Amino acid sequence: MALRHAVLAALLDGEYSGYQLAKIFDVSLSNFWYAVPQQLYAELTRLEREGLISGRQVIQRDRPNKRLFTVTDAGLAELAAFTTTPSKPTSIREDLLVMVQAVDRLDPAPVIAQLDERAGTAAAKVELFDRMLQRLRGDLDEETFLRTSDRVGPYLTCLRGRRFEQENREWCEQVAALLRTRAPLPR
Amino acid sequence: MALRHAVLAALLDGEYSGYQLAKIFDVSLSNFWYAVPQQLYAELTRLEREGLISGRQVIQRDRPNKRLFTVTDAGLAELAAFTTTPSKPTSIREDLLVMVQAVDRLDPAPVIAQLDERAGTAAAKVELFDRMLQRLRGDLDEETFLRTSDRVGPYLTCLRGRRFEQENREWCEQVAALLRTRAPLPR
DNA sequence: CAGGAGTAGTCATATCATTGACTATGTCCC
DNA sequence: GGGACATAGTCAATGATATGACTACTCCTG
Repeated sequence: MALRHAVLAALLDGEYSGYQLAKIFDVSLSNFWYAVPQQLYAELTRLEREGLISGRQVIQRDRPNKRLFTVTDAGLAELAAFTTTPSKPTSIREDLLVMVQAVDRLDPAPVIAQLDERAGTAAAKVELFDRMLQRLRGDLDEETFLRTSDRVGPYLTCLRGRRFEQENREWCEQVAALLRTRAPLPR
Repeated sequence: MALRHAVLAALLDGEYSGYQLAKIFDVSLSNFWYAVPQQLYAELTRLEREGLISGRQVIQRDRPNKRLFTVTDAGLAELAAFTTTPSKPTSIREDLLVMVQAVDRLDPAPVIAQLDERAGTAAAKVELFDRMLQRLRGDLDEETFLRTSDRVGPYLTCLRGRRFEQENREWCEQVAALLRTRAPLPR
């Protein structure tokens, strides 16, 4: 039930088409909520039918027409109601952790390889987040930005994503190093 | 497709019934893979049908009979194959982050309340993980344990869970503090 | 002795998410 | 001129997850 609220939250930053939203959910928002385009188009249809967003057709000459959506007052109210319903904590859901859980009884080599790879992608994501954070705060330093800006939500969630990936990277590196020193031979 | 591997990984530590597994998935393993009992019983049935685990009936006098499951060689091979298939990275999926993303346009008070609460539950989880880690390593200090034990998988995944909750807590506290200093009035 | 909590497991249903394929058109580059 | 890539969106099918209810027995506590 929270994809809809993620869509509403994303639309707070301006008018977007389903296609644009799909890209947002693929990069910045995927940080804490990922969705494939099909999900988004379906959700947009539902949201519009329920009057939480309103779309307007934009005719384009040299590319397909599109529909841009904005949040209605009812949509804002829905978001406000959402913030008052208790959110239950989630936890990590990672194949990689399942592998590490079982690693003592398996050949560690492929697990180490995956840890190395994941450490790399996590590092890349940290850099991506750093660039996004820099773009969001402009010339200001972080503290000033957070104190003075009137749009800090995206920055704060991005900070959380950065921390998560940083932790991910450090853990992967630590575990890979450990597994290398232990049991160089599979059993 | 990874619940099955999580079940197999959990069964590496000994014989368990569906009911016992449900408790494991509710506390320790929920760390990186949560599942409700219904899912587990269904998965156990499938796994046994496919020969990846084998169950044996245990007749009990003063409580319901149960079936204890162990991983077969085929199950171990399945886990080994699993470690060689590339795992795709996941990200956080939190209602709370959706709320923070939208907080600039909403009354921050309920969001702050939820952040406070989450900081509390995260802190409690950190303590829980600390106790679990201590139990796992016994008298040894962490470094010695990791160097010498032959069952470090659960310890390593638990470490990841601890880090995650610690980050969670710090982020919640930071954001709550920030939102309190800004805009004490809703708009 | 009633009520709650613990053990052990099952059924049905609804919603959510993932996968894969598919239609159009336009631009850019080799 | 062919192929890749970007824009914009849709359909169908399956797989995974969540929700709620239900049986049946025992132990413990007030």
